[in-house]
Amino acid sequence: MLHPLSTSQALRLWHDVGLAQVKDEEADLSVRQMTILLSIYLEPPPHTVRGLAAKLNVSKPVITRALDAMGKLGLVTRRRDDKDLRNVLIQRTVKGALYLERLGDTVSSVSKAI
Amino acid sequence: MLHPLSTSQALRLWHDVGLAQVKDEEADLSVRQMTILLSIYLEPPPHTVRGLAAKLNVSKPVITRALDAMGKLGLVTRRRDDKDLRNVLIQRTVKGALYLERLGDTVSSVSKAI
DNA sequence: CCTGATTGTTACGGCTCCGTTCCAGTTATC
DNA sequence: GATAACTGGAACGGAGCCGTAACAATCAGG
Repeated sequence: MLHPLSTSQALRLWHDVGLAQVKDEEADLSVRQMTILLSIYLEPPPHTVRGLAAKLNVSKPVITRALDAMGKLGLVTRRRDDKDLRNVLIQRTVKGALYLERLGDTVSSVSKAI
Repeated sequence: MLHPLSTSQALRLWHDVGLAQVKDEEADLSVRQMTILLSIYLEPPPHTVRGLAAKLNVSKPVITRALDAMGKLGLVTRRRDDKDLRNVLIQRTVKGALYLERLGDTVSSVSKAI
């Protein structure tokens, strides 16, 4: 159970985390990409392009291109579905898990200073 | 005083807020732009290009371009400093305040569902 | 004054992401 | 089998942001 944040606490948190990311030059992902990555890692598989596009209310090419970019960074992998060769199953990677764990740690750490 | 977030709570929070932003097709500011905007509104004036660049550890043109973009959206205004005409003072706007208040409400609201 | 430092801005080439449209491959239905 | 429906991806032109290198305007110190 999370203690609810006030509006001003939320803004302070957003500012401090953003500042940490910008200064550390680690924020390579856009908000869209980050949300896609978090969906893949926080929600139960399987994840498909179609499903992610519907969930985020964006077009399929947006998902495809985001997967291209994050795949190039090693944060995500694609594999065809053996059951239905039209589908592409998006899979997690160790690097992606570490990336998000580091993000979570940053947020958690910043929250302790507010 | 803010109750510290765990790593997994932080990731869930980030995901849900990102999802709300992407779905609502809100004005899409980059992480850099958002951090600049938050700095202007959360920290005491005066704000200058030079000062923001130093604080965020980015080059001055990054600040100038971000101010151009956000100024076009009405989130921020610039005015020359009468004391030193080299300086440009960045000022808040009603629209910018409302924009951030809405962001804070989104984060706060999402936090109550975790 | 005049030279040098400081401020913010512009210009350039390059890269990424976007929205739309169209396409190849696979499956379902008859 | 033939046709329609579905999947993910490619192609196109357009827009935004980036880093670097310049620039005009302004101030400070001799």
